Amino acid sequence: MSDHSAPQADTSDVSGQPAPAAAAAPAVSFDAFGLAPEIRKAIAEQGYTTPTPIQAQAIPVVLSGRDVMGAAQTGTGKTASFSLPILQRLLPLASTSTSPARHPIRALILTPTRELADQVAANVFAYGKYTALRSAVVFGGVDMNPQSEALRRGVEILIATPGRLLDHVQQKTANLGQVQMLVLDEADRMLDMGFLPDLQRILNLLPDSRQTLLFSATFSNEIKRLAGSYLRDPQTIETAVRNSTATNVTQVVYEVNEGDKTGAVVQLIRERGLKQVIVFCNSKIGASRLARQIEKAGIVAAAIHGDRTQSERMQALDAFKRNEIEALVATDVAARGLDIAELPAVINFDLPFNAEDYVHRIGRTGRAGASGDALSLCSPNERKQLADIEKLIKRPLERGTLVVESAPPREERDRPPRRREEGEQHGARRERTRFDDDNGRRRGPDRTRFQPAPIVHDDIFYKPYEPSASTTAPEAAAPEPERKGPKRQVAALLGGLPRKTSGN
DNA sequence: AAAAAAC
Repeated sequence: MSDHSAPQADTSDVSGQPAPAAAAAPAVSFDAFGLAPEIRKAIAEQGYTTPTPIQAQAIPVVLSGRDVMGAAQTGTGKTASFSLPILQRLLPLASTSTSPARHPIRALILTPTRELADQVAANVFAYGKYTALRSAVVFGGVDMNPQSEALRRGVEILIATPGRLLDHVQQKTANLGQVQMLVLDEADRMLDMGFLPDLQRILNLLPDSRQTLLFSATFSNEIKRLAGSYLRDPQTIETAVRNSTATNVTQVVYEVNEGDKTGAVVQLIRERGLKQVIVFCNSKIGASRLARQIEKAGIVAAAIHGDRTQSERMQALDAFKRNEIEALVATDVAARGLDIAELPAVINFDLPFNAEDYVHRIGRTGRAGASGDALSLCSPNERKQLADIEKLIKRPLERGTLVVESAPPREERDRPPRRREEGEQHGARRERTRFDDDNGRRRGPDRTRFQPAPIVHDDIFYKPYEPSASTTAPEAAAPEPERKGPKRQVAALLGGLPRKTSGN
């Protein structure tokens, strides 16, 4: 299916300063956990030898059967920290029998986004490949039938997003009555997204005698309340937060006018020769629009956000991982957890409203100890968000200056368009913008620092952006369900369960 | 203020 990357055995969550608690964690080998040979073989095959701090701390606790309250983000090796002990604990129950009754769901892993579910599943598959344990992943936006078929045959480990899981429960294709281990991955994100009612319904279907592992980037009051209700005497595990003090990620902010942002993104990508970059936008429409605009400027791009079909999302992500596109323009659907090997840079086209999302976004780069650049654009009306971010990470961001290469001299820039030579018209920065008047002159304040943005006519009403990549992905064969927001809301009004609750 | 997630 997808071309997944394994979690990185990185140590990059150790901050620039001496990390107080994590530094004390012994740098043991994976051999020290007493994992079964078939699991160790898979680990070795992935090339991992030394556990990360969260793995070193969490694996023994999970193996002991205790509940865990873990503070960690993906990229710290979190996925392996629960996947490996799950496999180990379930191994005695593995059966080569073909009877579905011999393969009840024993471990359930819930994630907030479909892509994250897919990625966690890829890791579980990889670590469990030499065991007789079966696993499957279910999430929305794709055909239910293959999922139902896998569930009917029986799986010990199920990775799921909450909505589709409940759907399977209603259809009686999933029975959660024998679940012994539950993982709530990115729990704070799930609460933010209004998943609390779904989580409660799922939790009520599980046996009381089970082990629960909750992973969250933050321990907010809501998270503590959730843990208080559903965890039993949890062991708290906190490793040094992979935060912005990590010295391997260079963070720069560029102050720009809103209308100059597109040109600035194009300029940053060209100037720094970025071959692979995620560009984060705050809105789905904005992401699609930006992808189209930078494509016009000659940058191979694709958009990924919740209004695109699942096959489009997968295709965009896979193409990006395969290095077939240079810029993945994303909403925060891609902010958490996604593991893209050696991603050199992220750009914040918009500053996130929630400062914590900034940390998640820039956490996509500089993974596995590699260096990375986090470049942010800040318009005058985003200064509050910038201040919030700097407050959260406890230091000011470096201010950068964008100097436009081959910036046209003023006389030339002011020349009417018809007098330009051919060829000069190519490239987005030579195009007329909504800030130019009919004589090709700019109006409004001086905006000499950046190239004018490409034309911003009302192209959001045009046909949705489609990547020119091949359509041979197997997922593309299946008809895609309509997933546009308004229709979903209408469906809810027409008797569907109201799924939206205030997350904050 | 916006994102995500079941048909």
